[in-house]
Amino acid sequence: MGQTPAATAVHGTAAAIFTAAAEEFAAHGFDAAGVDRIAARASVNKAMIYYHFQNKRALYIEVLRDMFRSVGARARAIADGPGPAPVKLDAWIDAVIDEAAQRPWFPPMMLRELAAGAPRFDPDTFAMMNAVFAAVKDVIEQGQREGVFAQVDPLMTHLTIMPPILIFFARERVLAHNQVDEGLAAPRHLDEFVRHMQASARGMLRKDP
Amino acid sequence: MGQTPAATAVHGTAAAIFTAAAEEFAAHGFDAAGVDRIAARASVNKAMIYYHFQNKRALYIEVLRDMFRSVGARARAIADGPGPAPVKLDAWIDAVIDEAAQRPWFPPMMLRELAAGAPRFDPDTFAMMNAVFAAVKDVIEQGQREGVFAQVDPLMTHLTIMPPILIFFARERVLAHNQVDEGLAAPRHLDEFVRHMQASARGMLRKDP
DNA sequence: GTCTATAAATAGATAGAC
DNA sequence: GTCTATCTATTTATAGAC
Repeated sequence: MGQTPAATAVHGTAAAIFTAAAEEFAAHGFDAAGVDRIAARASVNKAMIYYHFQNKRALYIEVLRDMFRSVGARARAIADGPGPAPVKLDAWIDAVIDEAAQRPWFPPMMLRELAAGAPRFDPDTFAMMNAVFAAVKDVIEQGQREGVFAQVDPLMTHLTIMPPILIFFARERVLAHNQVDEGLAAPRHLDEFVRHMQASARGMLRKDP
Repeated sequence: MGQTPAATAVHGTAAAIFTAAAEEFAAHGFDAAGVDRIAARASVNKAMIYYHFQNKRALYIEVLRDMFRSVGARARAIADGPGPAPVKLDAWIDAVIDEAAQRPWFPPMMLRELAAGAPRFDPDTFAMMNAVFAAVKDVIEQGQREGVFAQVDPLMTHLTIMPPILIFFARERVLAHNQVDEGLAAPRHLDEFVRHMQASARGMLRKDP
């Protein structure tokens, strides 16, 4: 109960509910998500959801924590590992995009949650999210100590790097839902996007010419 | 009917509905927004909403278009006006942040809409949004022709500048809803944020050292 | 323009049989 | 663990009086 691990890799009823809920929450947001639809997506009876999870909200939080756990661990490992700060920053961006690509439901869910003011975040979940930023902060401050990064605000920088990543994945849904011939069109490969974000972050952190 | 102009400046029942709807949509998203709650916020009878607007969706679209109209006009004026590209880029960022600050409901609504894949955007609304990007593209390409900007992809660059602006305003809601002592804390003045985004954009567009 | 009343559908959650 | 049936509340939208 509430023990659902790394999502898709696990089998069983709870895992089926987890994945179905993730997709439903991503598609409709917490308030508009339907427990009936989650049950239908998972091909389980609705009562099973309340057997395996406390309620709709606990299920929702579990889906978000799965991402924070995974990204938090990789971010901490990168920050505490060896290497120059710019390389760590590249690795961090690569890791975040990689984890998000494995959880297509996460970017939409996170965007909606931020839009709502994160009213569903309990203190523990909040701490898991902040642990990710703490690792990035360590990397940026390392680079500043070593004199290779400009004296930017780590928080502002983090809040400038993360949103485009969330939007990038959400954009694929926009292109799927609409017939776009120009403007937002021109699909991109993931590798290309990783390099773009790495270059952008380096540009933001570069010392004045 | 559906004629609601620049929102807050106008008085009357339709304007009250417009503002109430904007706040309700921002707080709950389209699907979870309640027409009953919109009526209550506006202190009007629910039936009045269906008298002044076609339905919930038409009201929703009207709120979004109000922002696109305003930003689109300013972006086009900047792009077509005189001056070097870097100055135009600064002016554009200043304008977007200014317009968003005047419409606190817009960033949450836009984030939710993108998260959902923009399923409510009709072709005309889509065109209004693309007109904003078209102006930015003109500015970036001007800078590239004049040799002051790097050969970045205008679309990718646009999709890297806009999201942090949307998230910045949504973040104020996060801080309001939660007791945050560290991490996402440290509130910022709007001017400071404008300068941060201008510096970040210049960093992204700067030619290799 | 503004109201009451209501239709028709759907929501989250649970009780209790098996 | 899994099911059916159901309770209670709420949803968007409209009909029709004034």
